[in-house]
Amino acid sequence: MPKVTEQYREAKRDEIAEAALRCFAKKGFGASMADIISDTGLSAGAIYGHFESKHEVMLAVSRLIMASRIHDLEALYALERAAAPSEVLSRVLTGLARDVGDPGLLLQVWGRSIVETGMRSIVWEVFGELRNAYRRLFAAWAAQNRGLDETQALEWAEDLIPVAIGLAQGYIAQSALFPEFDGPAYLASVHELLPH
Amino acid sequence: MPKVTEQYREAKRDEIAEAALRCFAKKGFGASMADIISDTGLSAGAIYGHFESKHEVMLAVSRLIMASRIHDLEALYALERAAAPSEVLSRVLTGLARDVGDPGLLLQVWGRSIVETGMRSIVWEVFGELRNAYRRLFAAWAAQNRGLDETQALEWAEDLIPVAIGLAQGYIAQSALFPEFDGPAYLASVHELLPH
DNA sequence: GTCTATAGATGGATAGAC
DNA sequence: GTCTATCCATCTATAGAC
Repeated sequence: MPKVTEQYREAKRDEIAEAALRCFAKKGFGASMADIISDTGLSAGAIYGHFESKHEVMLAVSRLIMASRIHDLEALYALERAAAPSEVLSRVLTGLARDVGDPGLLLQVWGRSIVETGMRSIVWEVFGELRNAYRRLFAAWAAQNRGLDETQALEWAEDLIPVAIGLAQGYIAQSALFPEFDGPAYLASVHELLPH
Repeated sequence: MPKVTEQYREAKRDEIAEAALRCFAKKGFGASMADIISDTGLSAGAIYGHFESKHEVMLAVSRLIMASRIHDLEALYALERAAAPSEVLSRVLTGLARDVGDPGLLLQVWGRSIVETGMRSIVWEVFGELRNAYRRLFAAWAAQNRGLDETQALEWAEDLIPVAIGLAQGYIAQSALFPEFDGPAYLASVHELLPH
């Protein structure tokens, strides 16, 4: 089992997934395999050598774009000074455009997860991890800046998580839906609203 | 041109649209015409006698569920005492479950509007009206409770609109995505955050 | 207006050569 | 592993009888 082959397979998979991401961003998950095949420059046979089905491609792409947010949050946790909730959101959301490219794809994933169990599992899993990351960050800040003990801080964080996620989802939805959306202004309002 | 016929046509259109709504809620816009036909108990020929295409059915359903929110907001404006922003959101969002039934359908519409111009027009139009409704409501409250003149009140309202919409979108997304979502708790947090 | 039956087109997936 | 060619299921929309 030669090592090069294994790396090659993985690289091809990534290559296909990235082409699929471009197609899905442009046409939604309704994009055809022909679209993806055309974008990769490969052929049908080549694609199906790396993915069992279109469904598998969709799941791979969804995992790709949803997971990227978690790394940003974990990087924030590594800082010495705990970041305020408003700062956390600001970092996550400004990083979004850089990593995901098209926020509209996230709307596709959310919509699809309503009607398909495979996609739903991914969404639940990633949001579960996001909640954990937010909880640690918010609790750390509350402990440092509001003199709460660990239990109180975690409780305080827990209450804040849904609206924090909600504000993030609102940012994503509006940046995808409205070309005139003013991201910085939204973040300024979030800064006023959330603890800082 | 007999009046009964005109009423009949409209009733049939509504009947079909409501069946389509159920199908789209369950299977997304990927639901087939056969699904809708089966749900109505009618036949293909009957459907196409009332709608030119599946696309037209999708647009009708989308208008239906998006427009319902506006009535709630206008009802609020009719009250004597101006409602606080947090109260406005609370009313709109609790009314949502009652009127729309399945919030997941809204995620479908948002996602679809990314890739299709017809759907996008509807979304832009409805959100435009929602913004107008929010602006009037927020400005009225700011004028009454913060002693701002009309220009200042409108400016204050304008700044608040995106995050208010964002919080509403977050509520919709989370109630559609997470079965364990706690709506009242979310609204309580919103009450803390927004002016009241 | 509504039905049945079907045309016409699309798209996911595979077979078999290389 | 990759290519070309193609099968076959699916789905939208229509034709024509009633």
